[in-house]
Amino acid sequence: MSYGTEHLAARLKAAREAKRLSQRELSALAGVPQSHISKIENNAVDLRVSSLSSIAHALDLELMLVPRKALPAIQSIVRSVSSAPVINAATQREIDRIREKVDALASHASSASIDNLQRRIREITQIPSQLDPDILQKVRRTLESIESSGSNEAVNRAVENIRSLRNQLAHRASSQETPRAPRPAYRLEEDQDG
Amino acid sequence: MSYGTEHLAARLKAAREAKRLSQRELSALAGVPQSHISKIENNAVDLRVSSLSSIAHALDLELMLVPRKALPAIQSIVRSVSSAPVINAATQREIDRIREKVDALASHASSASIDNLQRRIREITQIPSQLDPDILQKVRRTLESIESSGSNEAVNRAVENIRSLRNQLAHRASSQETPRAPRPAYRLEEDQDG
DNA sequence: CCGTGTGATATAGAAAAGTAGATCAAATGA
DNA sequence: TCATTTGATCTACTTTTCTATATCACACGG
Repeated sequence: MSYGTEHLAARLKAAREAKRLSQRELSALAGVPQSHISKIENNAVDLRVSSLSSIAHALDLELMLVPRKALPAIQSIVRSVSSAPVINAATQREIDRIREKVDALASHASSASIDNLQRRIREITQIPSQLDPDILQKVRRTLESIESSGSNEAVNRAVENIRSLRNQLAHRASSQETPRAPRPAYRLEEDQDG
Repeated sequence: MSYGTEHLAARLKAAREAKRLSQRELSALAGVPQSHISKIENNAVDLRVSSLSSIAHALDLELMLVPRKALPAIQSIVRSVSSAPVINAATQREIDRIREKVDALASHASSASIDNLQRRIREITQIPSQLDPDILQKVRRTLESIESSGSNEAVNRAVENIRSLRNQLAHRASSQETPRAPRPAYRLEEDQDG
């Protein structure tokens, strides 16, 4: 099932997650069955332009045909426009350090647990709430303990760590705002996919 | 047959014409039947993303999902990148004046002949050859004679006029270059579509 | 006027998308 | 522990693309 359009599927999924919508919610917005959205995100269908378009619109995205040679410039613009929300410098720096650690860990020895960890980290950086640098520092320390011990146990502990943090943040965010108010687009994560 | 994707169809057609490819030639490049390309350009199908993608690639275009709020900036980039080829200032000015005339004519009284005229004008500005300002001036004079007389006869004479000019240019161009050498992308015309 | 190239159209059939709807295991929160 | 929500995955059915191929009217140049 390769249609040469894998990046589109990934892009849609990333955009949906950045908006913190479930597939069913997006389904309602776009008028497309949840089962179909699942297939689309997993690149299991060669979808029609109308489907792509309606889903994209529900995610505040626009389908465009751009000249090859304009690609770099455009990608740069997209990056700058859909970057992470206001966040203070210390927090951003802490996030960057964590990402480095995780990437290092991943390149050293890839495993399902580490993939999981990477996903969690990405999720966290997409949460609109202001992140507490102290908490992030704690996360980093956990990561560093993994580096020294190298045990899979430690990785799983870190994942658990981050997951509960994420849940806290998500909860805090949803209780502060209108249940499903459209939020601005946050980091779309395609710049650290590979 | 409205799929909310009319602009894509128009874009593909414009891109193909800017490259001076026939539907059959594009068909060969993209691996899609000419009959299908015709339907696509006429917005008679809700095509699949893989089809759109392969045709786009054959035309040096890339399919992208861009954030709504990045649209203006991106469109500006696209315009600047896919602008008309080197052409001297006098010629460009003459072309602009002709376009104005035709637009005025079109808004005054629309007819099939005038639509035809508009298309011809657009075609001419896409031809890679250097246009002779003198010839263009002659075209404008013809247009002005239409303005005063208002006869449909005159319009048709102008169309004939321009058509032969176009054929001359096309012929000159194709005899100068490798039969179907890939040419740089010229003006994509979507900025004066409506 | 005649041959060629153009885009639009038709036919028939194979392949796939798309629909509504149910179910499932896993994660989560209470 | 229990109910809910998540995404993935089925079924059965309809609709449509897409392909290959041929034909059409028309514009064009020789």
